Amino acid sequence: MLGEFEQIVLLALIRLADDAYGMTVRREIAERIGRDVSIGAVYATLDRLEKKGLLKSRTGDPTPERGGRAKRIFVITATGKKALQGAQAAFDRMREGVKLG
Amino acid sequence: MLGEFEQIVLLALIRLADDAYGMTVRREIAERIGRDVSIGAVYATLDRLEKKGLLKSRTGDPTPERGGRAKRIFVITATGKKALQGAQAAFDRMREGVKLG
DNA sequence: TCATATCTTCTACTATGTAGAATATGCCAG
DNA sequence: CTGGCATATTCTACATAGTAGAAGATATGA
Repeated sequence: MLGEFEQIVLLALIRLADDAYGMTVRREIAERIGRDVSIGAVYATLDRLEKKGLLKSRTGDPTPERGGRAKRIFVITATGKKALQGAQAAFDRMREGVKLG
Repeated sequence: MLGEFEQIVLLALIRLADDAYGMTVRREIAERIGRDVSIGAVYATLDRLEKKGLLKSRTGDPTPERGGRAKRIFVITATGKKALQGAQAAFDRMREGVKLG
């Protein structure tokens, strides 16, 4: 089972495509849904998802033009997409026909 | 922030209307999304949500016709609905335009 | 070579989610 | 009127997910 934040992180990876790494994932979540999550939370989740095989990571460009440490780029795997699909389908079934407000 | 399971439980309450208590909440989740959760997990979540004011509970009918212990009936509060709405809106914004499969 | 910017790791902790045994309570058969 | 059965909730103990922010790594450019 995927937790809520795990789903959000996976969605961020898809959104960001090639440019998904710790800092951008965090920024994307903040901008999209106004949830200011700590950078530690992002990496913890990312690591967990990688351990489960739902995403994979590689070290980015070894000679970047900007300053600072090398990025660690994250990409969702096929398994990850399937898990995301499953979780959302379940959720949608639960929401079906429920009216709020 | 509402966790995923918390949202599922709140949705179950809305679905079940007057007939929402521990056992039916559990059954509803199992039937809807095939997630066989333990009864302890259901009550733990229910208690937590009540503490946060997102639902309230009362002891059901003191003279029930069937056998067994009295039910504890759960109803979502206005605050609970608002929280649910918020969580789902955030989620939808994150999902916006993302295609899986 | 050091101040600065960018990014990841680490440490410690709180909250959520999970399981199943224990307990409470009412009906009904005998 | 009591023991067996069915229905429900509570309790105990633990695993996983989520959180925060300090510390560490590494590249640029003055």
